[in-house]
Amino acid sequence: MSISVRQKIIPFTPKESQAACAGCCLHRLCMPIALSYREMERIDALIGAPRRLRQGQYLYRSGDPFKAIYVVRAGFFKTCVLSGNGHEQVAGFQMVGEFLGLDGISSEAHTCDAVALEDSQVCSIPFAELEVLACQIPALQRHFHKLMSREIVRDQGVMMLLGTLHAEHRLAAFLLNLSQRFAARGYSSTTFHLRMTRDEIGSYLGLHLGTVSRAFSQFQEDGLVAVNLRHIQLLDLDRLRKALGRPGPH
Amino acid sequence: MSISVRQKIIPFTPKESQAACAGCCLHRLCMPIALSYREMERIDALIGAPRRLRQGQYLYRSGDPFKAIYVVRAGFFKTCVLSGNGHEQVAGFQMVGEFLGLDGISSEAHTCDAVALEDSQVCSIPFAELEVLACQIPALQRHFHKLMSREIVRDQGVMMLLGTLHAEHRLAAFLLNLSQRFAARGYSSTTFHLRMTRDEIGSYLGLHLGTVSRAFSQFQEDGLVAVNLRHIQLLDLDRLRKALGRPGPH
DNA sequence: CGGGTGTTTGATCCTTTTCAAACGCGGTGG
DNA sequence: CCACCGCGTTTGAAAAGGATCAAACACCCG
Repeated sequence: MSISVRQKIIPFTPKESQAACAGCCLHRLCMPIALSYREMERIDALIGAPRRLRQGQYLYRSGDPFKAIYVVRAGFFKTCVLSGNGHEQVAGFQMVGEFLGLDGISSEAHTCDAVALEDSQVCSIPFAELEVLACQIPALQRHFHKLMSREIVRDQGVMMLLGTLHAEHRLAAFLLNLSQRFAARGYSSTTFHLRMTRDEIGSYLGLHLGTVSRAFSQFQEDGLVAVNLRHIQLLDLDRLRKALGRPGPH
Repeated sequence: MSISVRQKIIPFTPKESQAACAGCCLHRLCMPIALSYREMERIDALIGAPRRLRQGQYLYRSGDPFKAIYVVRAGFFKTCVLSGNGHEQVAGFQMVGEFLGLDGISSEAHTCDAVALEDSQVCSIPFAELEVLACQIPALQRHFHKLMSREIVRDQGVMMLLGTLHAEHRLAAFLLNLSQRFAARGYSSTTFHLRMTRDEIGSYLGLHLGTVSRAFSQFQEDGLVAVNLRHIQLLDLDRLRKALGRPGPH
């Protein structure tokens, strides 16, 4: 069956010709639900040609009117919220198959910036039309709700991390999370390339970039990881996981 | 018109007889959308009698199967996530008109605990039926999506707070947030009673309870607030707001 | 080869945690 | 009504963890 082929875990390198979901090998990431071919066609009809962004380009900015949600088709993104006092914090990193823009639904304007950290592509899903279609395809509606809920759960995890963990534990959690997400996309879970700067990691983890760098050095000294700038090799996943089960402040 | 009466801002003390949404003065908080009487009746049909919880009682626990979402009808709740290492953190406080349980949609099991901090009542909304109804009442669907999105935005705000602010700024942000939410419910924005302990505030803000207590004392010394245990009076909202515009780490 | 950017590392300072003790409010039982 | 007890709160002194500032370094790109 073609479905089992689609679900085989292989790295994704979508071809140009596969703009439509029906033929896009990514749909097990962004739309992992059983749909009839007719239903899939209707979803395809929503989604135009993928939009390309160069590294550093903004997909949207805080305050932009909200029209669509996006799926990362290729590349890597960060989202940043800006606080009242001008400070900005990285709210998350999005990789292939993950969604962007869900924050904009509530006020019909985006509440954060989305920036490509490498040359990327996104599929746009016009939201008004998605809502209409969701009414007609229950599985799609259900999937969309789970998606939003997953985002809420993810944020709870980050709050937990920021509220209770020490610097090294935060970094360990971050690395393990990346590892797992890379693995789910068919990439190595132990060797990967960071797309973000130390500063961006620090911002995401609520740490100064110097602290992030020191934590990396410490891990390296302990034989947990091999670090060379943005090249990361996790040498001992188990011990890294155990590093999380430790105290924390409070 | 009865609508304008409903929308007048007055403290809420729902009567027993007002279990149904159509007659419940809370619906401008939980369901602030224009619906025909017929539509409202269909929503009413979803929602049974409110469930009562005594102080300290759990509405649901992490791991419980997800069946329904809830609206606080009276009282005050906290939600807590437990980390892998057994530590727990308060993820949020919910007051009248606010929703609980949205985290459970993604995995069909709750991912946090919800505890009543005082004697409370909630309306249960069976989720499967809500999804069906949402397909048939576009305004309801739209409202529900905004609700989930608002939760995501709220969480982003907390992440920002935890990642970038100093102890006193976190507490100021917390107090101003409570102030605003009380005001929206017709209560005083400057004088209120905290339903949670210092420990719970600290857990929510990523601080030790001692730090919270010290920050309160400092605010009091500066004439920003008058604190007597859980009785809080905000003496200078403007200066408190300005306290937020300050540095922060990083 | 040179400049810009991102990273590492050191020394110091500051914030917050930790541990501990005292306090005060609210409840219970004498 | 008062004494007592438990829990939550306040406060102090010491310690730890990170931030800050600054300098040196390494990589990438033109």
